[in-house]
Amino acid sequence: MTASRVLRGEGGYSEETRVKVMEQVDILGYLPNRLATVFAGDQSSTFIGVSIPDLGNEVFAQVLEGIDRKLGTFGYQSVLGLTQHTQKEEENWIRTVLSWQPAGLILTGRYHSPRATEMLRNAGIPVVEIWDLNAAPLDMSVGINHFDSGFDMGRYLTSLGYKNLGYVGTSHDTANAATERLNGFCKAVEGAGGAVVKQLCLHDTATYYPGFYGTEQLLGSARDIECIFFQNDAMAFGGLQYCAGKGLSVPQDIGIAGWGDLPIASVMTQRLTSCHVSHLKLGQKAAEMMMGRLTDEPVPTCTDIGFRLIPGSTVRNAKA
Amino acid sequence: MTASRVLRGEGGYSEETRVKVMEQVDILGYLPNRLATVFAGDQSSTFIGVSIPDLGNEVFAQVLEGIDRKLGTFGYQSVLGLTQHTQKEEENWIRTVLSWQPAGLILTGRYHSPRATEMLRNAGIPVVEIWDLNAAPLDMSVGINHFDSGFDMGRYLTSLGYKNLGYVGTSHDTANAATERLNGFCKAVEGAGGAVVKQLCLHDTATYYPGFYGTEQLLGSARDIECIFFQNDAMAFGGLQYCAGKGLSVPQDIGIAGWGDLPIASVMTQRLTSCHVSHLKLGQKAAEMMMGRLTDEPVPTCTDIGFRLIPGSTVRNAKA
DNA sequence: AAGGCATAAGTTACCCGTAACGTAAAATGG
DNA sequence: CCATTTTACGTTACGGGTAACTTATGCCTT
Repeated sequence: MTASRVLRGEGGYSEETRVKVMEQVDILGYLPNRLATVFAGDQSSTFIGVSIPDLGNEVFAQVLEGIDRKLGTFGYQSVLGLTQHTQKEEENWIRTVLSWQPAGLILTGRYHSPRATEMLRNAGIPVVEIWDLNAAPLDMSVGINHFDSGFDMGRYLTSLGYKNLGYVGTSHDTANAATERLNGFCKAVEGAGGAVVKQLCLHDTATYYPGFYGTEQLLGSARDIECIFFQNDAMAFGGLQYCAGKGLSVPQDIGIAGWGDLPIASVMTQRLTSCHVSHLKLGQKAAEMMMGRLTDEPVPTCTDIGFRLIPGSTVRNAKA
Repeated sequence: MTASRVLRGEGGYSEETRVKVMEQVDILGYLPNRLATVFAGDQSSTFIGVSIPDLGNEVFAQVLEGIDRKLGTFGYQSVLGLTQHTQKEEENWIRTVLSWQPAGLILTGRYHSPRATEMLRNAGIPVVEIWDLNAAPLDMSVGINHFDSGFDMGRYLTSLGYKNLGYVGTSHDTANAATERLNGFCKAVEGAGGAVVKQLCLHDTATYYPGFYGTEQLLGSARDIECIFFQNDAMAFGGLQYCAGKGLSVPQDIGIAGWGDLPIASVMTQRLTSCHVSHLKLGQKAAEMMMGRLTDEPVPTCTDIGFRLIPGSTVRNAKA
């Protein structure tokens, strides 16, 4: 008991005793068992469960980095869960991670299985849903309005005179954010009298290759496409490479727009038209909201991190 | 106690009792507290601490993905630690994560602080050191020989006739792998009668921007450089963009070589000269070795995952 | 019907750190 | 110098799950 007091610096011991305890700590290489503390219910753990669809997507890697760095400054740890974009994986992971008594959970996306939702409610711990902005979150939410970002891109591209637009993306069970962007995009384009031809590479991950082959397929079936909006920048790069390989000049022969504004996009000589989202900041904000809740500070239930359209030079000039 | 038996399917209960227990589990939304099990020492946890320098580097994100996916198939979870390439951060993280009684640890790099090493030895749990191949690991190791990969690149580039070579990289306390590649590179180049001019962007992360500006600085101070070897592909892309912006043709005016073979490198029209390492496989192998040790299977202490030089088209042709 | 033996279910103790409470000695006060 | 307070340290109990052990019940055997 006295040793416990010394180790927690709680006071109520003499300097002489403190030294003796610390000596033994050194000799024994003693490390406290935090499991016992949490188990006894004296305090909550410093685990935060963090579910991320996949890390192959640079964007999510950055979100995770933002989360873990910020949590780290508070002495908290991320327990990772890669859900592969499926609710079933997410549900299983939630069940497992909850049995470890985490202090809170940060989940990507707003759609969860009914059982998952029930477990989350029963757990009685803070939950932050990130990525999709969610006006009615389980607990807290931080993200952007994907529909709006797709809409803005559609409005921008049609304002440049494009009428025949293409979309290249993948489709997962819960890739709802991308689907919402597509919906917003279509609404804007159709509202401006244009049309969108969609090319979905199902069961693929949203990276370079599907961008490359998706573009090939799209242009093979619809030759009059003037400009393509991709699910994300990685796919857009794949599309750019396809065009370069086929001798198609961008933006003279075809326009290319991505989404997410990867770091590499800003260093390329030809600036990729995209939509910037501060992924690192999103992650940090999620961690901050979590920590705010855990320290009983007032926390907004819903935070819009915002986005910014990047005109770039891979679509035709506004004056054209 | 009977409930415990039912939940573990241990046997020694009647069907009637089983049904009654499961009913109550449903009604109460009961989730077992795994903390208690581990705490009691009846079994070890299913946590594996995983330390990664940073996730901004796509390469490490892939390693982590490989680790977590594989661990997931065994019902284990990753507890993440981003060490920012510093031993001090790693040491602090190790101390914290050990207090949570993990089943094992996977650490990036072979150099740890003395205290960290001591804690790792005392912990008595499996440890896999990844990234650098380590013939004398604390416990187990999986990675590649970075010196050799740098050496091979140096030999390849000099075999093409390059004499005046440049290197652009960053330098962190523990970016030892990159330093070893550089050492191997220099040895090969100097052995072939060439010379290497180094440009280190200290205190920067090894991404596009430093690659861009590092190239600018290097070429500003040493105009006769024929070919530049970069710390990694991301920096090489930055260098490529610098060259494109300055009207320097690659490989006619200058050669560019990266390291790591990012996915995007293989879809570019101009194939980046690089060195391929299967990062996902590295992560999976690390997780497999960990699981093998935890299930008392015989596990090799040291696994070389290998690398493959990618000639690419950003350096002059062998016939030139 | 008594003895032997599965099977089902209950009881006790333990894991480790700490809250709550107890106690002895030293310090303080009038 | 005795009463009161403070300081330093000790004791007990608890948390949830489970190993090890005990008890109760029903079944079969001879």
